[in-house]
Amino acid sequence: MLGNSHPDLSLQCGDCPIRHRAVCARCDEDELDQLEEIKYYRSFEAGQTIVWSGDRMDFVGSVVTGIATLTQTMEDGRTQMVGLLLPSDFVGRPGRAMAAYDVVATTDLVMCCFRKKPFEDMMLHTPRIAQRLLEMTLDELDAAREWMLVLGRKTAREKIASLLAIIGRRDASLKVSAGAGQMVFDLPLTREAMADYLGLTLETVSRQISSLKRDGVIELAGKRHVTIPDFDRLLEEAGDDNDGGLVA
Amino acid sequence: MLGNSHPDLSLQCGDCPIRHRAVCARCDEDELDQLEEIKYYRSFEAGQTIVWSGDRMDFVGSVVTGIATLTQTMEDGRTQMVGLLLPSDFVGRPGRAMAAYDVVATTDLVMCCFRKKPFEDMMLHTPRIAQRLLEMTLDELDAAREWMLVLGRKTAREKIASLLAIIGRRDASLKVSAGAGQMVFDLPLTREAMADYLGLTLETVSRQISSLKRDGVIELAGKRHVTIPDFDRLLEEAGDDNDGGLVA
DNA sequence: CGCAGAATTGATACATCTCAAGCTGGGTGG
DNA sequence: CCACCCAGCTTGAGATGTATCAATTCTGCG
Repeated sequence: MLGNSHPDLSLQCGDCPIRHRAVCARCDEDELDQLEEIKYYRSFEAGQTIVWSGDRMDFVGSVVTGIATLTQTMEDGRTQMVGLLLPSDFVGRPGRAMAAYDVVATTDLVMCCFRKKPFEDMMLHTPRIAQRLLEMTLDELDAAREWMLVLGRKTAREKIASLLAIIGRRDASLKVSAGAGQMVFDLPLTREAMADYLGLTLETVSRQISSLKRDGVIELAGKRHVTIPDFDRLLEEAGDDNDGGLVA
Repeated sequence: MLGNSHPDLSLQCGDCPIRHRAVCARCDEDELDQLEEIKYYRSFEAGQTIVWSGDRMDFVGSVVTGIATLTQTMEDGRTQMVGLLLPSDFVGRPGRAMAAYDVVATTDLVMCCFRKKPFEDMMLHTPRIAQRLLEMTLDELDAAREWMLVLGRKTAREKIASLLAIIGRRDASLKVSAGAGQMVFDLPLTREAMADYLGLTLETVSRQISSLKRDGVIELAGKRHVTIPDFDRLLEEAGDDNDGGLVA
């Protein structure tokens, strides 16, 4: 089963679907050529662990297609998801030898990896990469802080609504047609993964989803296919006043 | 009351107490001279708001002395602290016009401010500043993610222990003598501020502190002066296995 | 001295967890 | 093709941790 279907693994940067959003977004042709030298693609199946916390990491890279999670685990097994990695998101930390979190593919996934040492060297000579990475890291920090509010102060129902809003918004931003109509998407997470993201149990997640469905805030086809008839209504349920701020 | 006692507000960078830890840590003499051009000091009293969320920000800067908090507030008044700013920590985001959070001084505080536009310009020509800022931002991201685990998965008692461990460790790292003996420090936060950091109510904070005191995990002199007789014991109570990892 | 903000403590309410029992849908082997 | 199976999910009933509401008690300060 290892040879699952996947995109062409010898993709040229110029044709890359995340060319304009990833860490390489600002690079010129010359810099892209340099990156081509040190890059390679790796594909993972849904459920596979990409990196184990504490392991030595000899690469950094970007998610090209698919979705992964960043999770932290306590000795007694309690786990907290600390990040959701979508296409163009960056994995790994320049200057650090060991991985701080588990990275797990929740769908089939393709990563564009750079050998760590050459990438670090290149960062020193290529301000555009360092600048872009700073910008992305600042965005992630904002997202983490927004999530702290969700974890610390929101009710279970608000947490679910917040998660659906985030997934829906991100999903919409990846699609071409940002139609003003209904928002429709597939949940990329199991109930258990949602619980790990929200600091809840999977039973509470299930109950609150049922409740939102009963109240007409969401519609479900199967367990995963979600329709949001009224996005503003969902935002109200999430406890958000405005339409979500500027940060993706 | 505005003219409270404060350090010399015409400090030279070379004599700055955070010279080796702040965003300017890697700058050479020449770069420091440039920074001197665009920098100015501002002092605040305990309780003063330094920045209001949503306000236009025309500066970025570093905390020189004192402690500030970064908080987010929902319409209905629920608040969540999303960061604790200690000396050398950076405030503001290059490239963003509006403040995303409230910044409040919890003690008397001095900030070294840089006018935003000149600072942004300088970042483009001064890789050492951009590199240092990236490094600091990555550290903050790690801290935020560690805090997500605290907020999402720890019990009230573990949350208090985690907070005391963090404050104790940071405090120790600022002192010269990292004596192996007892850890002693003053809490820089009210019970309410601790509650806002931990996603609890102030009553629960108070109860858990009393409980930790009863059980001999901590000793209290007054409401704020804390002694930790056995730091490993505190870490056990926090649910942390190792001695806290490498990140400050 | 006595006030005001901060903190503690108590009694009760309630949201979420825990434990447990079924349900559902898609895949597999007989 | 059907029956079974299993992971993922839903639902229920009761336990529990934390919030809420309400008094007191500290502590520093004018």
